[in-house]
Amino acid sequence: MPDPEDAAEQIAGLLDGIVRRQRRASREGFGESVTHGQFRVLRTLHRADRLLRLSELAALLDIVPRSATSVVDDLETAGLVARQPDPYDRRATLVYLTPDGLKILSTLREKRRDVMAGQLARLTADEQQTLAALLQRLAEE
Amino acid sequence: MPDPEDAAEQIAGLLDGIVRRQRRASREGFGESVTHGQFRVLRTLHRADRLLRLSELAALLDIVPRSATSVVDDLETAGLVARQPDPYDRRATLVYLTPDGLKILSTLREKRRDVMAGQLARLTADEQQTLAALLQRLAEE
DNA sequence: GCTCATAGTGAGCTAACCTCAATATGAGCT
DNA sequence: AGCTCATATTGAGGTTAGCTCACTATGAGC
Repeated sequence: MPDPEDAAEQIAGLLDGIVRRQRRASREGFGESVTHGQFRVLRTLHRADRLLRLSELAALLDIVPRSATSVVDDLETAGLVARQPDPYDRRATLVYLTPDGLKILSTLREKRRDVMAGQLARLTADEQQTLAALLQRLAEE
Repeated sequence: MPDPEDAAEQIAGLLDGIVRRQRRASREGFGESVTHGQFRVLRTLHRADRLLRLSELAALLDIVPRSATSVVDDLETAGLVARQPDPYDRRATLVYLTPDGLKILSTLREKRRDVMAGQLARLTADEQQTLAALLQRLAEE
């Protein structure tokens, strides 16, 4: 192997590969129901636990507002989220989880856990903690 | 925040977010030159340090052969890789890095390092080691 | 009332995958 | 040699998850 990669490159490659596999696995696990992007919206709405403006949602998802519009469109068609006008600002729309959306979210969470279980089982609970803490720091702004 | 996520879900979310940001940053850093997918090909060819069949390349990249064909097409047009028939099997094509490809690869590696440097600087060298080791185990088949 | 900023969306693009079917070639058997 | 089956690559076409640019409606400051 020609000149060895440094730590940065190695870590970047590992992260990339792991996420790639997780994505594929959850795509298979989720099946027809919901895409990864849609799942992210459901999860974010649930975590926020309140009505979110489209632009807020986009910010939390770390995508541009226009992209959020599209995902929400699809979820709304599927009946998993709903829109309602913001009473304080008629330019804005608020988005929230419907009961159906909430229900689906929890089944998806289980599937996602299953997907990760295989990989994650290779680490002890302690190691998982360590990993989570390190990743947390990487993820900070 | 409603019912807390478990470790699996938390780790999955963190990984996803980190990779998302890295992707965007490298896209900006790479600019017009080369996409992330193309970079993966260059890196893989370099690591292999020998001519690879398209199907071998695809396996290393963890994508289907058809997808590898397309990335190689683009790289070949850009003059960064080249194809040549496999002398032992006329069905197969071998792919290799051109000198131009090699040159670009090393500048891209630097950019990628810069991209990661900001995030990774938050961890000590020891922590980076630990992280790399844990990820390595997650990434194993 | 004018001007400027902000919220959402229509139109249209790209990257990075995928599947399915076709073509060419190799390999094993009779 | 001829047949059948497998393997290597690629054409055609689709999906997901983004993106930009420009437009409309509304709010906010002077």
